[in-house]
Amino acid sequence: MTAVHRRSEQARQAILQAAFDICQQKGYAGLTIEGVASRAGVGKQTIYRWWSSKGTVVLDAFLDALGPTIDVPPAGDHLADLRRSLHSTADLLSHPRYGPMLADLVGALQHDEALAADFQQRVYEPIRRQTTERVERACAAGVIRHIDANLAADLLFGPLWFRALLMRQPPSTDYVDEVIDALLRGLAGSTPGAGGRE
Amino acid sequence: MTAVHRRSEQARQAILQAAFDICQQKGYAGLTIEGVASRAGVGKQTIYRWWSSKGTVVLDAFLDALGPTIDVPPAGDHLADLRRSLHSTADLLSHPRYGPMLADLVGALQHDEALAADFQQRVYEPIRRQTTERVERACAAGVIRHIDANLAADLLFGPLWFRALLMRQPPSTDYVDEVIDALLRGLAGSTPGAGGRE
Amino acid sequence: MTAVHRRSEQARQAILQAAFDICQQKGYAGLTIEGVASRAGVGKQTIYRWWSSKGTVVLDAFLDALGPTIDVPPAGDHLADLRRSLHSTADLLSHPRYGPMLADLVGALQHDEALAADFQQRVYEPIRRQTTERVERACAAGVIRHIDANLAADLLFGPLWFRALLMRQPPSTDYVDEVIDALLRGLAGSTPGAGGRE
Amino acid sequence: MTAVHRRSEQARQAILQAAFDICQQKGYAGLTIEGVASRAGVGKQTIYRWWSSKGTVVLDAFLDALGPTIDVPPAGDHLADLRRSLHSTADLLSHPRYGPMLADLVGALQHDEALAADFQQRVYEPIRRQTTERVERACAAGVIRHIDANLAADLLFGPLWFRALLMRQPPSTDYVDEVIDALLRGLAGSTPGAGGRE
DNA sequence: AGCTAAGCGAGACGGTACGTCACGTCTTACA
DNA sequence: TGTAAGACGTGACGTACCGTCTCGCTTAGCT
Repeated sequence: MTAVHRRSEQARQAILQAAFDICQQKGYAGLTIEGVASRAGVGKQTIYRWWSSKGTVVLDAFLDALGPTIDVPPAGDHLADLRRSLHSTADLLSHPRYGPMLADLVGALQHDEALAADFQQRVYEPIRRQTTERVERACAAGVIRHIDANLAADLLFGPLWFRALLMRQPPSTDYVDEVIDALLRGLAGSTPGAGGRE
Repeated sequence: MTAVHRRSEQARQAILQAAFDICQQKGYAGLTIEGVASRAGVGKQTIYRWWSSKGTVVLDAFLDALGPTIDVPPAGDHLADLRRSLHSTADLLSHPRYGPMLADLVGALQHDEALAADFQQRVYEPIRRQTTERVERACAAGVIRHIDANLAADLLFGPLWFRALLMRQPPSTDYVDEVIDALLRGLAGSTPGAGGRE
Repeated sequence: MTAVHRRSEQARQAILQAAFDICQQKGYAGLTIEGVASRAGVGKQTIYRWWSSKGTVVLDAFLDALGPTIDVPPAGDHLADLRRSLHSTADLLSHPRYGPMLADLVGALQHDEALAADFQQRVYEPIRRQTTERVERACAAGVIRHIDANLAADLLFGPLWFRALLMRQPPSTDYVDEVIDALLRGLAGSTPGAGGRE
Repeated sequence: MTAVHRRSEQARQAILQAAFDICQQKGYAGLTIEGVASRAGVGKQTIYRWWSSKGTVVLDAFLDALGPTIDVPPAGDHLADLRRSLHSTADLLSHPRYGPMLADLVGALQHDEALAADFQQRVYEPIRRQTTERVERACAAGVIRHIDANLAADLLFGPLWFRALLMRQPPSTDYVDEVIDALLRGLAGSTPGAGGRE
């Protein structure tokens, strides 16, 4: 009744490890299925059997290696938790090895719907959920003004990814703090009533 | 002294047009030099003679088609000018045809240093410069609080790109206004002195 | 003492039937072990356990289906028996389904020593033996001139296979008779002593 | 108007040479397009561009190497010319290197219509034509009895190919002479009127 | 007006990787 | 222990493009 000769865990790990290594060394574009198969000592078919594209392999490899580090446990102070989440993301983006890999992965997302959905579900949603919860708690505690939690998450994480992907200058620790402080303070100046709407 | 047979303007335009069309129809990944050459009725060599990679062709094609629309002329009110810049970017990212193409292009940036530099110089810098100037003028006018202009630009544009690239939900017009309003207002809540730094 | 689970006759027949069917439909080259296993509803291993190569499977399938028809029972008249043997072979080679299959099989022989030996022993030798015996009896009866029986067999069957394999025009019934008649008559012309030896 | 950068003669020869060498060393079945490309220092596409299958490559390689030897110039005596043609074919079939290769090629013919047609036209027809002409001249000269030239050709060459392909015992020089002598003499015995027709 | 050097279209070339197919071996669960 | 099922490492398939090259043409500017 059940499947027989089940999937080889050894092959799975060898493949993910090889993919991760190659992606670090030669970048996402330099990673080929043949290369992964060869380095993992595995047949190409074994890769195609379980993954639909090189993007999904890399995503799996990424999560297998870094998944645990993405989650930032809470420490009580809502605002501080948020700040630590941002630092964690900034650190990842700034990491000499994982940063470019992650950026590459996001790049690949742009022309691969399936990969994008996978990334959304497995990487982005968890972070998002954690963030919005913390924003909501901070709102409830009166630490930050009432605001749509998703919008707040965009305001917090947007600048980090922006620098990493568009300007290709991964965000430093100080930069994260500057972003948060500026956000808390707000941009509004002394001239009352200004809003610029036309 | 001068070249005997100058570059064919006709070939150049045919190539950029073909590249633009293919990129829209099949995405950046589906665009090949052979495909462009074939559609443009041009020899491959003619492409390789004048462009160093497919990324630069696409970038040129993009700028040739959309360059003018990127620039947003000022209208006097500094804050309104900024707002219109953001709307312009949001509209581009939300455009059914150009949005995905632009996202693809930014995706390709992540593993192509030369393309990244080119993009930086020809697309990003002009927008950046315009933005920071307006921020500075708005600061000087007291419309917005004193802030590093680059940081402000990140805060403004970051969320837009974030939604487009990471969440793959291009920013709507309303969303842009929500971002600006929230930024002006600031996140800080009623509880005084909170900052969350550890 | 005895095996606990003896070879499954059902599987054996399903395999040979599947092999025969596939070979007819897609030719020897289009027959694969996987295809046979799949059509027979059998594990590949079951095939590999009992046959050493696809050639041997096909040979078995061929003999299983056509073996009986190869043997041509004698009817008394030695020459007529020979003639009927030739007709039988010609009919097989001309059969719209089995002819090409047999030709394919002989084709495969050319690069498969084991298969060649098997074919030799199981297909060719029986026919050969039958033929040489009939030739010898015909000699003894004075119906045909004294001649090495193997040579005579070659002279009789050679032209048939030649047309089938080299010219790819399977021998017709009439052709067989023309061959026999010409052989009986001999080629020698009226000019005496001619032999052409150098 | 004409094609530009015409086919590389150097590549063509390297490919045919490589194919010939591999076919001798590893047999027709052991020859792969990849192997030929690799040994010839050539891209696979270059082979696929000019040949439709591995059979046609091998056929070309065969003709390139042995074509000239197939033709047997006449020496005046019609019967002797025929005898020399047979010896030539027998020698080829018996050659330790070319014999198996030729047999393999004929084997491949059995499941490749295009190759069969090519072989027919380029290998078989020339020999056939030569043979039938000589038979006709020998008839006219009265050296051999009047007979359909095609039938005579089958009677002459059939036994040789039969031994090579079916019995896998390439015909020796003596065997050729035995065949010819027996054919000239005829099989008919002393018993008059025998024919065996039913 | 003729010469000549560049740009041009075409497309062959040696390569790399693609995604698929079948090989023959293996492991597992069932009968 | 034989079997159906099917995963595994291997290697070839035929295709798509890569970036380089060579060819024969067209054309512009200089003698």
